[in-house]
Amino acid sequence: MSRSGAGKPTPNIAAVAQGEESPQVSDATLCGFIGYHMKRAFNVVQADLNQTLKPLGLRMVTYSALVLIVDNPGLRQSQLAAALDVERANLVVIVDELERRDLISRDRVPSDRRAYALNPTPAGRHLYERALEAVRGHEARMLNGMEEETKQVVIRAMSRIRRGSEGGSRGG
Amino acid sequence: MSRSGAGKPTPNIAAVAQGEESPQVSDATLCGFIGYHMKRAFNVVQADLNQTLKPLGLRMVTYSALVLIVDNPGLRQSQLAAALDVERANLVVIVDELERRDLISRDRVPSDRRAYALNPTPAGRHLYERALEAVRGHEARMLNGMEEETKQVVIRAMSRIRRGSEGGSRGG
DNA sequence: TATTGTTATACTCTATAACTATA
DNA sequence: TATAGTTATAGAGTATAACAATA
Repeated sequence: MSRSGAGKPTPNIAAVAQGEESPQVSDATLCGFIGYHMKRAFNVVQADLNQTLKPLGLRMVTYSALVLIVDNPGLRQSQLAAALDVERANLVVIVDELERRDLISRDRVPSDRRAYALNPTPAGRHLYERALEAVRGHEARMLNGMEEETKQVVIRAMSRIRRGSEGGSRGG
Repeated sequence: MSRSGAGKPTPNIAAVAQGEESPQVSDATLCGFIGYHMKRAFNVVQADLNQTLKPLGLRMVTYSALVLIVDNPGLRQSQLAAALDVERANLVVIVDELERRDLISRDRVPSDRRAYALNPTPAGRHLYERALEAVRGHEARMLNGMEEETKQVVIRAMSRIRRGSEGGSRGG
């Protein structure tokens, strides 16, 4: 109740002093939470990454899948699903997409005829290289000369938050 | 081509040595990117936050909206949409949800009869307090005794990444 | 003519259940 | 019976176009 108790219906300080847009809203409370900053920052990163990958015909998840398949040739879909933290059911269309573009192949595993081994094609390996280069540029843009030590602190903090959800008292 | 070139179809080292699950997949390349760590960590934070808010009948976005309305009583929907970075169209159902639960009220603005001023009800203010307490607990769980200095470094880094998208050479 | 709130719609992402073929 | 891959589907989240009321 601190908004000048006169009778005149003050039309909101924020609404008055706007020259172009209207971001005169205080998010001070939310700024007290690290999760809020993580979300806002990640939104920016995600948007830029998707723009970066669009010319290559990749999305964030198809890019991640391609990288993991090149780095772990022969892995099975269920392993990839676990690594990407997506449901097996949802991984199917992702792998479909990569296979349709001849970036990877689904190869029957002789020892377990239920499973498919995922392997990159030469085209897949080539796109992998191009995508990595593009994403390196994206990261450089996002970090914009951030000190290496700061980066490492952030990575350690993120890893710690992620690991915290895995139970276990074994320190890393 | 480093997988023991014998004829025997080696069934993938990862697939062999699994005791319980199958996370024997290397994500070393992706780990070189800070964005990857941000995503993985934020997934954990988001999941835990939603679990934290569920008993209060709130989702991340309705919680954020409630906080901004309590902290900025009288703000208009378009301002809230801008602050939350969601489309006005999508904000409608969010505000509907809060209004239906009598946590906020939509009050006609006399000076601009197109707009609604959003104000918290006493119930809204009460839930705000309960939600903040719950989220403080959530953050403490996520950060698990992280040093204050580390937290500040992370927040500054996140802010910098977010701000980087706003153009401008004025350093902060 | 532009803006606020609104409706309708579509597209992506994600989560779940159930099916098939193998084990 | 359990598992790998698949299908279908439903629920969120998000983005766009168009409309009525008002400026």
